[in-house]
Amino acid sequence: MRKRKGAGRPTIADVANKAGVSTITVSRALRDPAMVSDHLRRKINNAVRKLNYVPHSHASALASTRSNIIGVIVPSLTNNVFAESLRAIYDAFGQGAFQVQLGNSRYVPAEEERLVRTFLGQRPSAMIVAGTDQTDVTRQLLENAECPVVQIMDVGDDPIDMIVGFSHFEGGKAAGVHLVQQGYKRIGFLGARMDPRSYRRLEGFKEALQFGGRYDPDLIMTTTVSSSVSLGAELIAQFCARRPDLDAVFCNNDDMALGALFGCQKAGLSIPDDIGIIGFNDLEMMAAAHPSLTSIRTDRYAIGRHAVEMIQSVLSGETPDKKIVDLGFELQVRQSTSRAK
Amino acid sequence: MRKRKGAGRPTIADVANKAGVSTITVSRALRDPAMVSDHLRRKINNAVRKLNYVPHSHASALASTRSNIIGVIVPSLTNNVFAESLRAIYDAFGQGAFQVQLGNSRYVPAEEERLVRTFLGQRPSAMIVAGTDQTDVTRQLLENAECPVVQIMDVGDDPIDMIVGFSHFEGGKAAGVHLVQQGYKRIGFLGARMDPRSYRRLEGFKEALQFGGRYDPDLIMTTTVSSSVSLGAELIAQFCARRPDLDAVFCNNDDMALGALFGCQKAGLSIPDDIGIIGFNDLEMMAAAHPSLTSIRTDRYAIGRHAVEMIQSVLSGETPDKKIVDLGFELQVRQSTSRAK
DNA sequence: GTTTGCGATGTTAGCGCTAACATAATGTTA
DNA sequence: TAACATTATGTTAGCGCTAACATCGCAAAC
Repeated sequence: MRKRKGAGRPTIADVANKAGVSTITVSRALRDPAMVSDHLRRKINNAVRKLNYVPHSHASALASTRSNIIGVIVPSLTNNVFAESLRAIYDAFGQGAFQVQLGNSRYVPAEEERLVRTFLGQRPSAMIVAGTDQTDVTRQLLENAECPVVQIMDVGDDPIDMIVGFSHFEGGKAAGVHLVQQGYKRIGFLGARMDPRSYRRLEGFKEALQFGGRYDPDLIMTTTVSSSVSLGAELIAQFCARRPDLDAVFCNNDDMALGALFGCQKAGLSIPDDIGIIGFNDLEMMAAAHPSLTSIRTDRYAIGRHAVEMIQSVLSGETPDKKIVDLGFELQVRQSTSRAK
Repeated sequence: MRKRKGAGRPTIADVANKAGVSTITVSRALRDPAMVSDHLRRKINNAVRKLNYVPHSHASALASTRSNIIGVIVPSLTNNVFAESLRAIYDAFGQGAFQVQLGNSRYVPAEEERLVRTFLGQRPSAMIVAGTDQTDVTRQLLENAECPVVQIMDVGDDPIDMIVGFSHFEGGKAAGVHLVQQGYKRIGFLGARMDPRSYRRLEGFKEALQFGGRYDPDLIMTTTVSSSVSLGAELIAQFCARRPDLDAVFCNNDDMALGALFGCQKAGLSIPDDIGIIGFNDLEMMAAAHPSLTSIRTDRYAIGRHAVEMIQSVLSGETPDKKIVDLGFELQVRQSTSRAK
């Protein structure tokens, strides 16, 4: 007679035994207390407490052929932009029956593919992935996933399933248009960690400058290094050294913009008169800076919340109104680009 | 004859069938390819690819009575301090066989308790929780968890199991000592989101000031509102208005310190001569700021990495050298407290 | 008093995988 | 050549839970 050991922890059968009922009654009492009479429910709850019983979610997932897991994959944990969307997702799902499972792809598509594979192994109730730049295999895996999939932080005509975000191209364009309108002449781009979204911002920016007759390819400075405030300060110094005539710069994110501000201050340049600065995302600090920093405001929290709403509507059997949601952006003009013309 | 539907996805049996082997051989080929001959392994891999088979991790967890889940609970997703430790944890566990499951307690102990309960339902391989301020019930749950538990971001004599971090009391004290030594006379404390760790910093700070004969309870300004750069700017303005004689301030974190810098600049105060500023954690931006900001440097990434190492050593059957690891901190003196005395 | 309906509870058979043992196929040694 | 390792693969019985059907008790309806 061979026997397997199990984990030694109390099982639903132990609870049923102690309460003098069948296992299914315990199962029901825990999942939907209304299905069980007061009398038994009380006995069961007592037994649960006495045995310190914790339901085994894997067994439950297996038996019910559905897990309560929501898989979320973002490219960075330290980038505040994703943290805000994540917070929205955790706020919305954290309370209820769902478990959020988070993956960090570190901006590496192959890593993302691996994570998608792992996550699908848990037969998640839904998946949320950042961006639209998945590998073909990742896309195919998600298309076959048999669960709602939401891409966030971007928009596009051809989502895997659903998508909510904004147009990085248009955001970059708005930044360019603004700098041209402010009368800046030699307008540069400063971009670190040039991920696909940053490239789209750059494309929109280029278009705006070309239209305004201010495009100069020599004023595009990019690197694949992670963005940071220090890097922004460093690069703007190099940039100004190489092109002392530079009079405005669009940074691909706010960390770089804040760094550019500090770098210019160190060099004795006055913002916005010597150099105008505009960032992207409008993190909270931008308004507080001195001088305050112009940025393209995006609502990352709303994106996360929206993604959750779309998922919940699909999971509850409804058809979502729209599969493609563009939440847009808003130019926040502040001191750093408000010079006397 | 009743039948359950299953999820419709290919199972290990489908793969076995297609490859003409038994299920256990497939199981072995996928878990430890070396256990299976080249010949069969190739056939199995082909079948896996053709069927798009993804192993069902719940079934695996149930059958093997162990899951590959590492539960991690932090109080905030947007606070960069935790993000750094998380990144270390994901870097270390993300590659291998483990899955990180993240929870956000939002600084609410009851929420943390709920999360611990949920996580233990997955029979995790290990748990990592932030801080030492769990409820009694949470503590007890974790003590009975039958898996390694690491508390991070703090130290203490009485860990649930293991702990790695640094002393917030000593950190606060070092900040206080530094300001006294620099010759500042009316030294204040500016604290937002006063969580237990911030209180310990404040206590250390108080002790330093008392010892230096500079303690004035009227110069302690705290709020439970979330910390942010804007809030730092706002509060320092109020603080200076109420106590124009304030000549130095210890902020309970770097966001507040950066905000204080901006607030002072707006008010036309010169840093460090009119007011000295010191932050806590030494986020990357502190060195880049203009003037650069003094802070207490803590190595959050190392804390996360260390926690993972402790767990891995326990999981591989070793006994870790130490159950309590103090990684310390380091005072980073910069321009914001370096005045001509 | 029998029938019908309905809510509460029970019985049974899996969900998809792997531990534990069993066996077949091959090499190794005296 | 027999006895014995050693390795590769298979068989069987669960892991702990819940879907699907079965039954029971009781009240309302006929």
